[in-house]
Amino acid sequence: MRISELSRLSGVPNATIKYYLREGLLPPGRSTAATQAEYDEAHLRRLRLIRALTGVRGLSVASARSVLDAMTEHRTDLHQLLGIAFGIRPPESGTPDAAEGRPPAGSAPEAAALVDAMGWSVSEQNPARQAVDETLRTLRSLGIAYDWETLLPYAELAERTARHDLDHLETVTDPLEKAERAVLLTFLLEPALMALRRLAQENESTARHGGGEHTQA
Amino acid sequence: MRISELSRLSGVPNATIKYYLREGLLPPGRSTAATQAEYDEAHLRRLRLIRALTGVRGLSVASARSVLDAMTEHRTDLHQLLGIAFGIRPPESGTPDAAEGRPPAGSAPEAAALVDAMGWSVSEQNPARQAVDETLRTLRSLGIAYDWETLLPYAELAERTARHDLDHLETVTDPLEKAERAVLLTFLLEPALMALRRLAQENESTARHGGGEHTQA
DNA sequence: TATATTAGACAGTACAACTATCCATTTTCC
DNA sequence: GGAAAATGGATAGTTGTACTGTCTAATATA
Repeated sequence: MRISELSRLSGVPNATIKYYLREGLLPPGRSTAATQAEYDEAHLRRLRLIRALTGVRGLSVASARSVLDAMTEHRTDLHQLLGIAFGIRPPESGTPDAAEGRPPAGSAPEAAALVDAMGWSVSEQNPARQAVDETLRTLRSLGIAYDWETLLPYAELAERTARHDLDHLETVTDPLEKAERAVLLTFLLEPALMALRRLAQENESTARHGGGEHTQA
Repeated sequence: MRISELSRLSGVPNATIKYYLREGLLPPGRSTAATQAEYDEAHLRRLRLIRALTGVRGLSVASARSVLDAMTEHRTDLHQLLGIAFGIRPPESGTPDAAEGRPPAGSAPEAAALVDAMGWSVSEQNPARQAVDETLRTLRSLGIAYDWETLLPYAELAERTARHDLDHLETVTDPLEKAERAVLLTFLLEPALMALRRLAQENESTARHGGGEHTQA
């Protein structure tokens, strides 16, 4: 198919597809002439993936590219793929450190303690460690006494969540598809999980403090 | 204190503080003269809050303002506050619908089924409902057969997470502080919870597929 | 009183994510 | 076979967000 059909099928404007091609998010089509290239199902799928990551999940185009790149390159090593994919976080920090001299593994003593307490086997390089420490630091700077022990019950729940995640992955055999699902479930499920938490919070709030007589905004 | 001291204590540039004042994220100081205003501890705290929400959590300045506004206005009604605060989601959709004619409550049949199955009491207006449905729709458009029943185990875990959240809130009595904590715990904990999930995923992945012989990126 | 600060207004910058225009080709349809 | 439409690739322009810098009149400070 040509670019217009790709655009029609995906709902993504022609110009935007070209932009993704330029940015390397979408691999170029097979050139058949100077002004002609062929795209296939894989391109369409990739395009949908891009829109899911940038739209629903809110990843930046640059982040989406890293994830997608890792996904296609390391489709053999799911474990490594997840390691790479997990490095993606919103705009915030993470990158500026690299320019300072502290390589990839910053110190995250609290996450380390937590990982240890849970008996988890997790790479020192996993950036999620820093995310945990940064959150704790921020909460404390705002006067909320949270430390890694406070997070233990949450870690327990995270462990069960991860088990469900991996359970689902086991139903897939094709390594190519498995890699893709790993990424999709990890990233795309995040907004849903947070949404579930909010729904549960409202329910719990209603249950504890009488929920009958309040105007809802 | 004057603006420079506020800047020094918070680490936020002078010009940026003025920007937040302009945007209404930070309430104006008490004017003592045409070119002089006094700021206090509350301003400093608010400023730290702003940076936490926009930095760690990655909220846009506009979203942070809604959250902060809701927090200060509805400090009496925690329940309502959470309802408002929960409406915040990354750039994506949510707002465009309003201009189309579909008011606040879009249809989210799957979330409704899930809420029902869990026996939860949740407002029809809670935007988290849409988030759930949107995620499910996206996953299915990518060929992953997920529906609300698949999310049930996650909902169960979300319920326990919410219980921990509310447990922590009960330790606070001052309604003003309670409102602030509700917001902080809901929003600022999100990155940490997702980070915990990723750590747990890596651990689970290592446990299932031998985790000895892989190079970590 | 000279020098530094300040509030407030406004213009300018940097970056991300598109969007539009051009042009030299192919295609396609008649 | 030839005119109209579409295409790939390059480049320029737009929009929105989050600042950052400059200016001015008015204090504050030494």
